[in-house]
Amino acid sequence: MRLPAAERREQLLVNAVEVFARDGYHDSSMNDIAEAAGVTKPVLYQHFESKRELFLELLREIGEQLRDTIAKAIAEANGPRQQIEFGLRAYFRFVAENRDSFRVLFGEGTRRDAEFAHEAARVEASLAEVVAELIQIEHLTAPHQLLLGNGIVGLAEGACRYWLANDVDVDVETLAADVSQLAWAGLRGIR
Amino acid sequence: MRLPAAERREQLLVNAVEVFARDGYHDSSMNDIAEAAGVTKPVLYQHFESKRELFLELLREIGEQLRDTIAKAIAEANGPRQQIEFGLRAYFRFVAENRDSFRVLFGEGTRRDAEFAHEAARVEASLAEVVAELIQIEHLTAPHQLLLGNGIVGLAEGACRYWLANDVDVDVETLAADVSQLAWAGLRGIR
DNA sequence: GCCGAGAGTTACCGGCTGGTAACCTTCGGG
DNA sequence: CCCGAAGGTTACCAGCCGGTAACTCTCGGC
Repeated sequence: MRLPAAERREQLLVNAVEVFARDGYHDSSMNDIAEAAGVTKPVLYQHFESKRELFLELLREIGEQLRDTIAKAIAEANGPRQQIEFGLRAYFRFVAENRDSFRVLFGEGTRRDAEFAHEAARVEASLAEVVAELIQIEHLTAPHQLLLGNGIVGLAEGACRYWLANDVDVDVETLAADVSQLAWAGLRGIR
Repeated sequence: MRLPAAERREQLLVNAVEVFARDGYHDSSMNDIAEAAGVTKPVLYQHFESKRELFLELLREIGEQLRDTIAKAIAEANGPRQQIEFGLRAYFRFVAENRDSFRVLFGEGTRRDAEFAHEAARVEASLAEVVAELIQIEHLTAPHQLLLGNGIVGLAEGACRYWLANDVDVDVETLAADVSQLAWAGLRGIR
């Protein structure tokens, strides 16, 4: 089955996420990924310079998708309380619908490599900034705001990691509601 | 430097934990581990049948250490509330003092392999059983007790994972106190 | 209907890894 | 003093993986 370059590239990326999520970076061979897409290895190398570059491209793409999804959700909310709720709900929905993407971007394997870890940290930092802007509390310094923002992002990420790893039987909306209430209550306690 | 077999074996295990924790299962070569111990590869194979067997032995040993540590702590407590507190404190202390061990036993890499994951699950299940026995609530079925036990174990594990991954600046005793209060408050809410 | 560009393949390479065989070295006991 | 057992090493193998060169196949435009 022949495909035009753009489509093949997209298909290769989709298959790569799946394979990387299943086997991890090191246990996934370029052969595996090519085979999963029904082609051979050199085709993969026509679209991506190296295994590293393919993985980095994946990280960048997933990070962008996640940021955009959350940004859109926040834009539709009124006031900080609802912005946090909508943002977290969008986050959990994204993870539920793109489990493989989450595992690739925030999996432990990604943290083990300095360059990969940096890419994941960039995404977290940008999310934390958005959250921090929602935290308007008197007598709160900017660094402290950012710290709290990172805490909320970490809370959501940690919950998702445990959620996916253990196949906890909880629906997305409930999880999102609980965590966002927890986050809001926690932030109110800061005052 | 020559060593008697028993000592060499112990030293190899210690070095193996360190290397596996740093690089993960697949990025750690038997050569790396042997070299870290100041010997060559065949020496490693005199003590362990294969790389898999070495890793499994590590998982079993760490699991046993963790269980024993917690069991001792619980034995010194009076009443369920204190048992939970002592147990969790022992858990967090163990993790703080054996970061590498924790990363090997409960790291994501371990979950990716069926046999490794099974070993980690065995440890979790046995901890969950101990916790479940502390939960004596009226009209609570045995399976529900176990579910709650697993929840507490998961809570502690998740907290540790986030704690280590992000180098959160919190001392062990505080973390243990917070989590054990959270756990106890959560369980009281179940009534 | 041909022809060139782009999609895809076969076949290979060097390097590393798990694992092994054969050899060397140290040291305590008779 | 020697000798055998136990600790340790050198040197190797097969297999896989990332990566590449050179070839073949298909199809749209003239």
